[in-house]
Amino acid sequence: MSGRMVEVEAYIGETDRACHGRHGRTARNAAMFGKPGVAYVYFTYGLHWMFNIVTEREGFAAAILVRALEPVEGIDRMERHRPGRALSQLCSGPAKLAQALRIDKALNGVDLCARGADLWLEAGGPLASKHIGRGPRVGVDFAPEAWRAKPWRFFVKDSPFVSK
DNA sequence: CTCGTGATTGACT
DNA sequence: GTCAATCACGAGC
Repeated sequence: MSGRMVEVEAYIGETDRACHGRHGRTARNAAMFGKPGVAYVYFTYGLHWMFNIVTEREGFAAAILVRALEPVEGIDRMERHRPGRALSQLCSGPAKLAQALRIDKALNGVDLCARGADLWLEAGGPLASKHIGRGPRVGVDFAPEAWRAKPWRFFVKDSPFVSK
């Protein structure tokens, strides 16, 4: 299965009060403090898995949350994992895409740049900046205003596959 | 709008 | 060690 990333959010360092790294290194967020190019997958709200890509140097807690994909390959399998959903709703949210691609804790810590991994990244095509939208991150109302307001959500304008 | 759902966590003893 | 609150969401009304 594969998809084109059409929506992401940045979580940047221990000073970012919306970032899981804000309380320092813990067992859950350890992958965030590790090498870049690695998956950070965590469980939340009692039922949802979230897929992040670790960025920045080792020891600096930063990652990109992948919030939506445009389904490309293996759409029939994704539909089996999320029965009864329209194509545009298959991967239009962080927990939806994890369910569609069967991403869970087994993929936490995998090297997304390695050949032969169970999950990996490939280069996409070019995207002109005029097609890129940005705005505040979603679901971070718990963070202080200064951090809630950071325009660190990026998405493909006019894509029907983004989360909203 | 409301509610499910349970691992993780910081605040305690 | 214990404990209750919290939470980078989604589905259904």
